[in-house]
Order: sequence, then structure tokens, then C-alpha cells
Amino acid sequence: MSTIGKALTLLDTISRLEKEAGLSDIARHCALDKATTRRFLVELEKHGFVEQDPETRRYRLGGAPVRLARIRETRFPYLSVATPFARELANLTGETVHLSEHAAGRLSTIHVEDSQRAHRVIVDVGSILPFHATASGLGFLAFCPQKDIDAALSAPLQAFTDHTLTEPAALRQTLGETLRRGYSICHHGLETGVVSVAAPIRAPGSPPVGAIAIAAPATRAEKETVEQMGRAAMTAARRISERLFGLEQVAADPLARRAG
Amino acid sequence: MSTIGKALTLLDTISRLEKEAGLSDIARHCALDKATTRRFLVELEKHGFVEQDPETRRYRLGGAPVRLARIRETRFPYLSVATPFARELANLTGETVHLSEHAAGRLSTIHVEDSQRAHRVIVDVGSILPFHATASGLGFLAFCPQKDIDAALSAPLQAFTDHTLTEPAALRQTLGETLRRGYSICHHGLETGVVSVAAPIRAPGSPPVGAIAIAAPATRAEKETVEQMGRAAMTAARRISERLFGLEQVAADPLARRAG
DNA sequence: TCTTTCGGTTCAATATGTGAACCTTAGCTT
DNA sequence: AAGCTAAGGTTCACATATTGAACCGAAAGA
Repeated sequence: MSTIGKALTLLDTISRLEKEAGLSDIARHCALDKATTRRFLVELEKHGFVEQDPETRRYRLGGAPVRLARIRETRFPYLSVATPFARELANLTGETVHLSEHAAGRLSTIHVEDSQRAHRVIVDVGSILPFHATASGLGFLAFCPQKDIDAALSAPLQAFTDHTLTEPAALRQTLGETLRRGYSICHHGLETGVVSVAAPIRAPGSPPVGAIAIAAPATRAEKETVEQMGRAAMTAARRISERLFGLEQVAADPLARRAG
Repeated sequence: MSTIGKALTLLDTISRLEKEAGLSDIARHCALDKATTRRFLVELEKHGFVEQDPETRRYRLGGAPVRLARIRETRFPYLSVATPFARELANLTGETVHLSEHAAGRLSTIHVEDSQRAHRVIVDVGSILPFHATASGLGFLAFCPQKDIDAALSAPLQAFTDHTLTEPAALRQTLGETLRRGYSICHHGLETGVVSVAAPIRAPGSPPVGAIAIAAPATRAEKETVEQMGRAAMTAARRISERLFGLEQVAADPLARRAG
């Protein structure tokens, strides 16, 4: 792997750590030499991607990605467009709703609207959603070109619970149903006791850019409720897609603007 | 410079381009070889930091920073805490308000609340604010340790307008006044016809993490108005700082959360 | 006290990155 | 339609940046 790849993987690892970590800790997590890890961290720090606490000497995610993310959002306002729909969906269903985005070949959670109920599903911002074991993943993959599906199913598929589908044939059938239905359903795919539905956000004729999903405790997920949630997610996804890719692309047109 | 540094500089350059750019274009902007540029872009794309439009083959900022930024915000909720205060300040003064963050040794704009008036100052998200030529920069620098001030003033200082202060001695005096006053004032520092005030956001006893600034057309900036805006910015900055660094650091404590 | 682990550094060995030259395609000029 | 230019992308001998075992001093445990 290239040096850049290693450094970005390190950054990714840091972002996935529960909290700030020391040099040796990070080196272990990345299976890199301590000296190498240090050089990477210094370099990443120079550019603001990580910060080092001057007291504890531990490293944490820096502020540079915030600037990049804001620029990305002004050009492609996925979060700001989708968040209100997610909130509406959370209010409507009373369940946790999360948005995911496809980047670096993975689907990662970029926003969560928590359910107001005491008994609810918790989803972390930043968590990776496996294609085969989450409603988001299935709802995303079902609308991808065949070669992407093949690629996703050719890797070894981890069984997170007894219910996780890991047979490519079974998954292909599920994906077919999802495509016909317009939304995906996943029972206990990643964690037992959780049922989720999801629908893809996409421009017509292109692979999806992400998905919107509702996750509910299985005890509240009767067949009819699941169908209602699924249709609601599908509607929300379609409306988000229209706002992002429809004709009124005013927000996507950065006219001449100057600093003061 | 290390390979990582070059790659991150390339990423920074892309983020600063007005719109999507081709390979040769990017190579020129970064003063890198085309082959090298390509390898960097491929590597950055693998990790989601850039995207290539499959049709035009042009490159643009990818979605990966959004995930990192969201994680950063859950741990250090600068944007979500500061934005409401910025909006309040924009409503109160009727002028454009912007938030900046210190990362990679520079101050960059991470949020803007536009003035509602027709005649207003425009600030771009992502733009870099020079320390010596903006209210944000001066308001930030004034509260930094002496060695940071020395470092900032030792580099050659560009004169953006006839009014830009570029003499270290004059700037040191301005910084002293700013420190005493609690907020900075900058007349026509970066662009003629614009007057700005700013105050630093900071933990007691630490260097600032950023600044909040108000930018108004000079025609609306009489002495008294400027003072009012300055005090308002200072108050907002203090309240943001208290929320971020005060005792109630509940939001900064990411308890055990699991994906569903 | 002794031992381990921490953050951080050094330098010879070498894996890695580099870029001039190349190819192909697309668009423009003559 | 030939001829030109510039685009995106690739190749490979060469050069340089990266690597990691061994090292240091400090601090935390035993």
C-alpha cells in the first residue's frame, strides 16, 4: 500500500477509536511501526487532520475535515437537504433514523436522528454499515450496477448474528425483492433485536449516493409497521433525491462570491 | 516535503478550486508532475477524499471528510454550539457573521450567516483568513502566546489593499489594543469598503481555537456602530467559549454507544 | 529499587515515490 | 482530412523518501 493510503487508513483508525489515544496505542491499532506512526501523525497534524493534546500527548481528530466537509456541503448539500427529512421521519415513526453516505467503497453513517422513546435503537455517527447485514447496505446495494453487487458479495461475509444472511444466493434474492419493493428490510442483521428498513438516495440512472434508514426494536416491528416504515423511508428518499438531483439545482451553483 | 504532506496539500488545493478540475489543471495548481498527481488522486479517491466524475473525468472533493467532520463535531461540538450564536448576532446586527477555526496553522472560515440586507459582505465557507489582514486573524492572534505572534509576523505580510497593515511594529500595537479591548477591528484589511470586528473563542489559559466575526460595508460602520458590534461579538464569543469549555461538558463525553 | 511502558529519535537498508517520455483520444485549425 | 494541441492516463529506470530495529530519557507500576 502507498504511504498516502497508510496515512489515510491511520486517520480512519483514529476516527474510529472511542477516544483520544497515545502513540503506541495507535501504532498497535494500525499495525504500523511506532516511528512510522509518529511521522504520519506529525504530518497529519501539520495539516490539521489530527491534534495532539499538549498535556496528555494523546492524539485526536483535528479540525481540518470540518472545513473540507463544509465546502463539500456547499457544493453537494446532502446533509443539509436530507437532515430535515430524517427528522420528519423520526417524528412520524418515533424511531431512530439515520443517514448514510457512500465513500471509499463503504457506507458510513453521517447523521442520526434519535428516537424520543426510552427504548430505542442507538446508531453512532461514523459507524460503517456492512452491505450484507444492514437495511442501509441492502437498500443501497440493490440499486447498484450488477458488478458492484458481485464485488460486494464476493468478499467473505461476516455473520454478526445468527440471522445475518451470508449466502450470496440468498442475498441476491433479497436484493431482488428490495429492488422490486423499493425499500429494504433487515431483521437482526447486525444486532439481534433490531429491525431496519432503508431506501436509497440516488439520481435517476446512477448508482445511489447513500441511504436513509429507520431502525426499530423488534418488539415494535410488526409486519404492518415495518411496511409503513418502509414506505415512509422510500418516500423520504425520493423527496431527498429530487431535491438533490432534480431540476432546481440552485444550491449547487456556487456563483462568484468573495471574502471580506 | 513528505509524500503525505504533498497529498494533503493537493487535497487542500482541490478544496480551494472554484469547481471540479481536470488532472492537468490540478497538477499545474499544485506544481506537481502529472503522473504524481494522478497517483495521489487515485489514492485519495480510494479513501473517499476526492471523487472523479465518471463522465467528465474531472475531480472534486469527496464525502469522506463529512464523516470525519461529524465525528469531530460529536467530540468537540464547535459548529453546533457556535452557529446559533452566530445567527443571533446576524439578526441583531443585520450584518454578515462568520465563524473561523484554527487548523493547520491557518484560520479558515467554517460557517457563515449571511446578512439579510441587499448590500452586504459576502464571505465564503472554506476561505483562509490572513492573521494580519482580517479582524478574525487579529482577534485570534492577539490572544495567542507571544511566540505564535512572533511566528505570524515574521513571515512576509501581503498588502491586500492600501490600508492593509504590514509593518510588524504597527501590527503589534494593534494586537495590544485588541487584547486590552477584548475584540479586534479591521478597516479594509483584506478588501476595501469592508469593516470587520472579531473576538476569539478560547478556553481560559489556552490559545484560541477560532474566532467569531462581523463584517459590514464601511458605509454602515460609524465609530459607534463598530463599537456596538465589537462588544456584541465579544459577548457571543464569551458565551460560546463558556458552552464549549465551561463546566457543563456533557456533550464532550461520548458514552458507550453501539450501532444497530 | 527494579521493570516495564511510555513518547519520541536515529540511521543504514531498501522499498517507495518520481517524472521524462510515451500512448491514445478529443477537440480545434487549416 | 490532415495536422496540431492538449487532454487523461501509463511506463520504468532512477533517486529519494520511507522504514524499523535499536536506542534514549521519563514516568508509571511492581
